[in-house]
Amino acid sequence: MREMLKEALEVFYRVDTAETLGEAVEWIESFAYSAMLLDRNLFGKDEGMELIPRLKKLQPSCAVMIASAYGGVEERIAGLAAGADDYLEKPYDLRELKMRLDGLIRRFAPDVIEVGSLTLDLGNQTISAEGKNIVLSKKEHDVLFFIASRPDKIFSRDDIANAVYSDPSSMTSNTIDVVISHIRKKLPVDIIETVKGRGYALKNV
Amino acid sequence: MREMLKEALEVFYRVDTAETLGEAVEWIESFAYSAMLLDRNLFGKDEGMELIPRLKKLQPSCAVMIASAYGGVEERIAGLAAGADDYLEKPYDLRELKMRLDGLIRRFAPDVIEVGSLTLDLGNQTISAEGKNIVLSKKEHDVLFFIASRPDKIFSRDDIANAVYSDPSSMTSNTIDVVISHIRKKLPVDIIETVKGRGYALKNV
DNA sequence: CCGTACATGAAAAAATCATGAAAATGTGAG
DNA sequence: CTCACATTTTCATGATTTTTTCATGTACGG
Repeated sequence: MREMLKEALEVFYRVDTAETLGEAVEWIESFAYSAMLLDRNLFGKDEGMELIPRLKKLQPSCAVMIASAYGGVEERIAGLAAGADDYLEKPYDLRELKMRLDGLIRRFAPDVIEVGSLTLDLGNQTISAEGKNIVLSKKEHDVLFFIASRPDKIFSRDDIANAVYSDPSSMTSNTIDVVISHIRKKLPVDIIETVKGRGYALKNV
Repeated sequence: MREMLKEALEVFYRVDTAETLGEAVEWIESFAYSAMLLDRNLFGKDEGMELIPRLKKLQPSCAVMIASAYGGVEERIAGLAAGADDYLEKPYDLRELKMRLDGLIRRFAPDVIEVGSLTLDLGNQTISAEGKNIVLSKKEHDVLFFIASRPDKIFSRDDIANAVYSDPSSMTSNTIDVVISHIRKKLPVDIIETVKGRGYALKNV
């Protein structure tokens, strides 16, 4: 079941799954997530719930959705009391799950990223520093906001090309590098980190 | 109840909720809102009402809607007397709430935009500069006021076409560009900003 | 040090945009 | 209905900006 779900969701999200409570804890201590989907019937009924405050402490901007077969009011209340943000009754439709997840993620996504004096507003898709707006060209903009969409992740040049270019296969030169260089030249602080051999990532503060 | 409402409204608006009067005060001192929905039965019957003048002083263009279970005439009068702009009787339908909120927000939205000597009156849909009225043709007018409807947003040519043309798919040429050019020619100041690669936006001051 | 990966200036190529002018369409008076 | 005039759309052009390539210099890890 977990593997099926993972496979289905992986079309839209980057997904990690945990088989045990300990594994889950390891994940949330290692990566920044947008959302956690927690089956109330896993890990024992209430032990699993302990994950929620733990996650929320580490990652306040991560949303928590609980799925459970027993859809009584008490269940729902218990979930929300434990800190969940949404509640889904099994059996559920995959499309419904995706819609609800998207909604949750949208609501919880921190929509500004600040690095030094620089502010990226992911909602309005604008960049500013010390009150002044900064304008990038389209490609520069797309690349920067793609990298910023997952501040934790390291993106390979291929990742970036696939996201930003309609025909990534036709990219022969070091275009991405140059675009990065241009972005850096236009921003007052270097917000992009080069990870030699792996790609680029957003500098975490 | 509050959480449910928040969740429902969050599909359409950005929502903050307050559990206590103090929390509410904190919110309205920190952010600019379009509307406040106030349950008459919260915070004690009349203490809550004190919020209204306080809000109105800080944010005159913020609308206030009161919801209450006891729908007597006196209640309604008391609410309006306290400075509320609309009154909603519980139980209410969510769709009704949204419609009424939208109406309120529209009524209270500051409806003039001034850029330099130019004034756009969104309510009356008129344009003037230095006392003189400026008349645009229909398409020009539609395009300009569509862009002005969201002064912060960048509109792609597709956005504009979809909003202004009945059959946007049949648009093959650079019609939007030309209309923009015409608008610029008729206005004394260039109020429209070109965002290369992305579209057009209203110039912010 | 050495080799590879990265950064960047500069030139070339491509895309985007503004606008004049012409063609098509709509409008209203006589 | 017809003509004159205004509006809307298309198209061609040139100016400008963006994007890409390429060559070369620099930093980094081993």
